Amino acid sequence: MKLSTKGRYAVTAMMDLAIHDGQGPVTLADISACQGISLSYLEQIFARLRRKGLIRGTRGPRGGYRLARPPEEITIADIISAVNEPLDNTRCGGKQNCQDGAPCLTHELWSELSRQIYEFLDGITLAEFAKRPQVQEVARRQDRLHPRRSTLRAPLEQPPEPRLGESSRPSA
Amino acid sequence: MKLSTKGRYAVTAMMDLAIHDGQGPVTLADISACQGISLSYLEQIFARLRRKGLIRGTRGPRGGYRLARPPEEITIADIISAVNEPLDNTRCGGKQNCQDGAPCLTHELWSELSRQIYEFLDGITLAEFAKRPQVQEVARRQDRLHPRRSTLRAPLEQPPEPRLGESSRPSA
DNA sequence: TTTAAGTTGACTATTCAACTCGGAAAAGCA
DNA sequence: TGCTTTTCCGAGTTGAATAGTCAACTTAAA
Repeated sequence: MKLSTKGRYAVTAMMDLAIHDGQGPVTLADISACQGISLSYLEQIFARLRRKGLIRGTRGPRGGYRLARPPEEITIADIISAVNEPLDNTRCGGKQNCQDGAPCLTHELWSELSRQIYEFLDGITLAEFAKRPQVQEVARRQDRLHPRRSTLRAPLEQPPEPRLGESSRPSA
Repeated sequence: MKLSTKGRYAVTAMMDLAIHDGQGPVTLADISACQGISLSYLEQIFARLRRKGLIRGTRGPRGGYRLARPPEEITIADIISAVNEPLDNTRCGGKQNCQDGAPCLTHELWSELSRQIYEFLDGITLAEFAKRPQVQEVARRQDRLHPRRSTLRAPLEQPPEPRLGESSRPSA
């Protein structure tokens, strides 16, 4: 469980998807503008997320990305371990050969810490986190500053006009 | 609370000091040989530990380093934050200006994670960790492989000068 | 058939962690 | 008085990882 900006970007972008879940695909261009992440870098990150089956992409006009599973079933740990190849804190990679083929003095400490971090991040799902008041507030502010293209409507504002292929959507 | 090999080395070296606590100063050369850490790198790390008041150095022959406080009063978090300049996981450094002067979507998540890690590492003292059976076993093996110079005696042979703030030691 | 998107891979700049080197200052010892 | 052992200090080196760019290609909707 390595912690880098790549992982942070991935989680932020996935949060964006989760917030707009059920409102049609979200383009990387939107996420880039809204979350302040370079578009090309996002492409790199989303390629990995796609390979791990966390998201589904739709090509062509009105395309974009959406979550491949309901946000209740995606944890933060899922996302981070999808974009970073598995690297842990023990530097021997779980093997106990940190020092001359034997575990080092502090081996136990680092593996416990790794477990601790993983369990924390694995205990938080996208859905759960998106519900928090602070997050909702940030999301509202972002929506004001960076309104999405017209396909994305709040379910209240424009209930009708179902696009083909997107018939009756589950109302969040 | 950044996690790097420098922090790991620091903790390992401090564990070495804790294990030989009360047996006279330990030289960096010994730690280097025993723990497999480059001597020059150790010097760099110990400079920081010293500046933060975690250890005291004695120069000259029969010199070396010893803990500045009893190992019950030094936590792992103390050590790691001594060697790494304070860098947290939020990339805005606690300030909530990750994005255009406002907190980013996932700000809350990263600060919570930082707190979580810190509390875990702050809940473990050198003394406590040194007592664990696995650690003791590694320590015994290391002592067999890398016997220390003759200045280091078992506490029975040479009851050394008591460190300030440490009266009669609890017998493990 | 045009065009808006995703997809891919190669490439690059910069930073940073990890480690080295050379020497100076202190302190014990003979 | 030197000699040795040790800590102390600052600057330099290196290699890898991070963060990001660029250009070309594919796919699919309009």
